[in-house]
Amino acid sequence: MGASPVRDAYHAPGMETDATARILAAIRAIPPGRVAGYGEVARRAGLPGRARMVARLLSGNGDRDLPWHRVLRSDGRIAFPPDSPEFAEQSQRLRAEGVRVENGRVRGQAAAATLDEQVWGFGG
DNA sequence: ACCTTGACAGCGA
DNA sequence: TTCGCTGCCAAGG
Repeated sequence: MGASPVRDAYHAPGMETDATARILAAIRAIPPGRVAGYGEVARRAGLPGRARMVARLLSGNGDRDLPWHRVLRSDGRIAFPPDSPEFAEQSQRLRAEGVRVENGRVRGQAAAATLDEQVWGFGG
């Protein structure tokens, strides 16, 4: 066996890096009807400051089971252009879960996800 | 090794 | 609230 299991796993070809795996886990941890910001997901994954890494990961996802639609910008807005098909799909998926989406923006959760949300919400 | 990109975040005006 | 700029970090050319 390798002297460093962690390092071996990290080097395994075709396998996601530890960071990637944790980001995916953080996204899957968002319950239906709830949303989270990219930066928030990164923090929950133990990767503060890596919001863009989360975005990059999602841009090349392909995993249909991943609740990507629950990930929004820190201001509660959908990250896709308003005229894009992805924007429409994300809005629809969120509404299907009871999330109120107005003009591409989610109110009462992400942006304002406030202290109560962070402390007593799904992450805690 | 350098420069550009990107489903971003935070802050000031 | 919207707009603009700066900071960040990983990936790709």
